Amino acid sequence: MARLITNQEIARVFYEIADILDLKNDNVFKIRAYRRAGQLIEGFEKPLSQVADLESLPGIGKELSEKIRALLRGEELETLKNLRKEVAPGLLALLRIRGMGPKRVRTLNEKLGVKDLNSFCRALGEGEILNLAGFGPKLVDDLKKGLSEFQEYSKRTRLDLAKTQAEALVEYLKEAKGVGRVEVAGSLRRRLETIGDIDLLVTGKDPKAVMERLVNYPKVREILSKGNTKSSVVLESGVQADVRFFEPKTFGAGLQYFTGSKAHNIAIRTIAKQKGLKISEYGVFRGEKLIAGRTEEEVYQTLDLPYIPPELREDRGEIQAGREDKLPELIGLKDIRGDLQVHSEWTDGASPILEMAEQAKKLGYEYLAITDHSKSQRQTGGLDEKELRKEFQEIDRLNQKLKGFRIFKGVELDILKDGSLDLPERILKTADLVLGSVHSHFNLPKPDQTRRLLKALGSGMIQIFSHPTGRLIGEREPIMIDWSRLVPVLLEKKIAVEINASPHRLDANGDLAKYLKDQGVIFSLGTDAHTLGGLKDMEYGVFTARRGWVEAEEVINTWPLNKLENWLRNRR
DNA sequence: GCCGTTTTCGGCCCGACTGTTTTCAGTCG
Repeated sequence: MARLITNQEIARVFYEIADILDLKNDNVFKIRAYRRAGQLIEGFEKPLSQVADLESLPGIGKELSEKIRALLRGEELETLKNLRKEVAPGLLALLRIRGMGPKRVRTLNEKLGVKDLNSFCRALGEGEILNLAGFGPKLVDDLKKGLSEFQEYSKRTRLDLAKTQAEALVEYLKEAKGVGRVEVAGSLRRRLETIGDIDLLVTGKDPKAVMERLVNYPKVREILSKGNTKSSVVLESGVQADVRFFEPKTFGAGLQYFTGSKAHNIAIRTIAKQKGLKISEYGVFRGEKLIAGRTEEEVYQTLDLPYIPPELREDRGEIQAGREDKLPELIGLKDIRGDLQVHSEWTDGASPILEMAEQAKKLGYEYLAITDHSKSQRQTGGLDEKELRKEFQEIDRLNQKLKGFRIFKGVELDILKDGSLDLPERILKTADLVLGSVHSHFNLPKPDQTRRLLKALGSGMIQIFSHPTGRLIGEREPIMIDWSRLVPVLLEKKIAVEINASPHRLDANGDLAKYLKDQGVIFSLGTDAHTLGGLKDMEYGVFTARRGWVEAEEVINTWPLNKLENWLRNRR
């Protein structure tokens, strides 16, 4: 059977059509219609194959709905096929280069025969380009930079790296003369797992002082633009930071607008329009009159909506939920009472168990699970039955000494290729908790991978299914699982799914967590810490859980010690 | 290509910034 096309892929088709039309200098509104539809589809909460009346979607009319139906049937679009014949395929990549838009691409194509990255690179090196109207030495210089940037940094930045840099810059900007608030916006504020660039919003008395301070930031590698209300710089790390200044009375509107997501804002503006209001980054307007904008709460209020936490602003049902007063009460870092995935020097961790426990205590936790690897993880020094028994004895001894704190005897048990377990049941039954993990054979076909997991999770030995997809952000794709078949087992065996808080993993991610939550699955948050510092990664797990609409009660390590102990015991 | 209580044609978001200009075009978000 042909695989069903995803929303993501449909959106990509529309974006490509829009790009080509752009290069052809076609009607800008037609181009915008394709892009708008792409955005809507990308952020749509369910697969379009399940939408009966496509034309009821805003921005989808007769033409686009027909095209979507064709794509869903697995057909190739005639429109796109024909358009592709009209432009050199290499030209589309040039649009991704900073400083290059459709007009410049077209000019270089027509006048200098540029048709791809290589010929673009050559053209930049030749003097002829300077004879073209609108192309001066400074622009050519900028385009060269844009090109090398494109080649060097087409990757997005991991959340933790971006957050650290953004926070340092926020602190620095707060020292500017007359500055008021400095806030992070954009995908970083929504806690997306990777971010494109850092967006900061500033308010205060003196925009010039803020922008002046920004360009003097020691970690600025390059200044892309500098104005009174907006400046952009590239930091040493290669991440771009955009800083915008807003008057206090429109700061909330600016923050709302630049936090996004695009899909969320489109939905918000649609509601505003229905109410006869106009909403932009400069406020909510009735006619010419500014009626809200100082705070985000104010902006949402004019639309009869409660404040929507940034992590939910993806147009995945949060607006509807807000209207019905059904927004979740999202989990927070303060709800966490312990860490349920931690490694020690017994395997590949850097510190003794006691030090990890003391650090956890300092973080205000009541308990901690030591979950070292099982034996087939040889490169980590995974423990066999005998060694694990010794580790458990050590933990028993430590628990007798520690007051008001509990260390759980855990193990991160390998799920082998055929779904069997890496250690015998007799030792697993002496553990307080068992995490089940896939660390090998990531590329099994979906049916095999699903069968493997059904067997392992069906064994009744596993209480937490840890880093369930095995993905590493930017490095390894998730394993393929038929979740609809796994969910019944998770529910029947009362297995919690881990939201792994390591910023390299964030697994389950927000989307998967939301899906599982809706099916009634519960969660566990673990940092997978291998060092004392690693225990601090819990916040990333909380961010991810929030993106999954998860509430504190649905996470087992927000529970008090005795409740968690009961849950762990009653499952044996 | 979409849309409509100003409705089937004629609108559709636009402000900020830069570079190349001498009043503006192109890009970006």
